[in-house]
Amino acid sequence: MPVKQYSWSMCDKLYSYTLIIAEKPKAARRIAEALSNGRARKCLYKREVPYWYFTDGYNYYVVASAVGHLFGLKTNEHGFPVFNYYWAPIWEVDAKAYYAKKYYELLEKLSKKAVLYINACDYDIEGSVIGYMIIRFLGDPRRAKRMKYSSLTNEELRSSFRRLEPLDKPMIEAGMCRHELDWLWGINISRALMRAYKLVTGKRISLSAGRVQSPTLIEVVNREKARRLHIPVPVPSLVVQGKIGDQVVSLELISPKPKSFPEAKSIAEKLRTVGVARIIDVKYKDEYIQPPPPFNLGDLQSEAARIYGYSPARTQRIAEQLYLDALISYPRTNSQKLPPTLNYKEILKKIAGIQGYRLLVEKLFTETSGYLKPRQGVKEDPAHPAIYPTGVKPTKLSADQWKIYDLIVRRFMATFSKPARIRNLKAVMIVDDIKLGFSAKTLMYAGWTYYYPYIDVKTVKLPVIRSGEYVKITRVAVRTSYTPPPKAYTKIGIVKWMEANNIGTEATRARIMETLFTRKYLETRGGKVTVTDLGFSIAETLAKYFSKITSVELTRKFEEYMNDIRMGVRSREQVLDEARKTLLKLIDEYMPNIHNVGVMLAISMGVLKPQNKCSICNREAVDGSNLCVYHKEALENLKSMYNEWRKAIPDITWRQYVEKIAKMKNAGLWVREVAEYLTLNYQRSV
DNA sequence: GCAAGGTC
Repeated sequence: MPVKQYSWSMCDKLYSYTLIIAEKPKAARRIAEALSNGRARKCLYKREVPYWYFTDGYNYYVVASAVGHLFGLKTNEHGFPVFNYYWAPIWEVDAKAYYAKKYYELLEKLSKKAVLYINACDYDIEGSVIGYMIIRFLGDPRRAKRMKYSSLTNEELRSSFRRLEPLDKPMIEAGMCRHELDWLWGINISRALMRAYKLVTGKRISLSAGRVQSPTLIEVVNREKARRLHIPVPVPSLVVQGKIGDQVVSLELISPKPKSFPEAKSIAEKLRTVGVARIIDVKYKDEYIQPPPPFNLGDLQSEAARIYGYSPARTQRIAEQLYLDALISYPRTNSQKLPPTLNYKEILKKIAGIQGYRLLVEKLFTETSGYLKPRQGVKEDPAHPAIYPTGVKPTKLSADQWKIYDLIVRRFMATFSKPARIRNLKAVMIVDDIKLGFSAKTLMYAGWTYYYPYIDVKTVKLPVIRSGEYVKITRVAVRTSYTPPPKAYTKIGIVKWMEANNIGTEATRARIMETLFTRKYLETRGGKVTVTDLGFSIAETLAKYFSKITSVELTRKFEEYMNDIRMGVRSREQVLDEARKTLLKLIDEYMPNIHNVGVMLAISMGVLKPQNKCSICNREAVDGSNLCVYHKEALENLKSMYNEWRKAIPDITWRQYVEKIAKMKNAGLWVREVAEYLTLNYQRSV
């Protein structure tokens, strides 16, 4: 139903009404439509901030919205520890939130004549805080109610409106406490770090620590350390090729797996001598790959990274812009389900009108005979469905935007399509007591991959083979492979780790991860994440003095507190009191060492020379040694792994071993550096 | 200036 728009002055004439406060404009609109049966009138404040009003014949109702948090925590104190803060309008805390001011002004104005306030923000602790702060500062909490709904459907909105509840005080307390705890921990430890640096260098830089960012940093640091300390161990393996039909293919050694090089050589010898393998088992097996569920934000981010190499933050930014242009639904969702009320056919018809999609849509309609049932995933989100295209025609998209939009449209279509069929061929063959394997696969029926063609299985011709046939062995070689180092993190890998450990939220993970890069704790090289010297120093400092903030357990603890507050087991003040005490104690223990921390940070920033320099890098050497902690550990690693090497190569000397490690790309950086250092010293001593 | 959490 078309909605008439009115200017501000129109609604200004109402003199008393119930003010319904939503978390965001889109929700306000849905609420207004549902509660008024589509009869709500839309008004605009300052020509851009929308709100709605309607009447049930007795009373007037005005629906307006926040834009997320309109209030945030602020302090005027500069030092630390800092325990004094207050709630202030968000743009006073964060200059980037200036756009929120006009929403605030409208709510301020509307609040003056409201007789009842309804907090209709999302039903979670943040929503409770968002609505409450508005009512507390602009309205009157004594005349306020809470509307609790878990989806924005007409039925749910109407029934929650019929069953208004009192303000959910415990939930509000829990939400406020979450803000305060994050603030106390984050601001105080961040300042502790910055103070140390300033003390030694006289300079200010932005350093930070937090409940979400710090465990994430530690995770990446630990991985990077393991990589830099990695010592590859030789493992014997066999390269075997055979001729099937007229194709030369790779064969896999199934058994026996050689444990030493002599063993590998004898297996190779046997394969060469016999020269043919007899096929004893052949299986052609069809596998059906179900269509993927529609995108949630995490899946979109990981697919955009896989297919286009986009960082999760970049993908999110693009998706948010597409949402604001009304091209796609709300992207900050965890859901893999599409609402059954959505008119899929209508959307697809509209998509057919967009350049490049007509044939795809026609094929989908033919294939499904118009029976459109999406594949649903298991993940849910109380507030939003999975991401889908709205069907609105894009006008001017950048190349980036087009790629993300295209991914979303194709994924949406794929969701309605049929399973893909993949044929797997697995053959087992024997040479004496040696078992070899051969496998291949081909795409038999494209199904959903026709719409979303990002799988690596191609349509190829599978060889026709039977049991009892012989395969000529064309090549046998003994190869030395080496145990690989742990994989370097990628940006998407970090976000997935955060997701798996349940820290941060859909909306914040990518952003918080990026702050680790803006702080220069992490950097990327060719898409791989590495840790800077500063990153290692921060991780070390946090682990030593503020270890609580380096673990995901702090988030678990917070969750427990929030629950307790909601259940009335603990009060917000009790929780905060405990936090303040803990922080005070930690800071007391930290202060006597602050100079040392400052020195370490200054050295890692390259603005201070260490007194006892590590012979290899610029870090401070450990007392009584000429190496830093990391190179010392690398040296110890080098020593202990020598025995492992001798198991594989019994006659290798220590010096040969060290010289070999120094040249191995597979070896960790610190290990290589130590090995190189030792090698140079040998040469000098000759 | 620092957090994490909302949303344009």
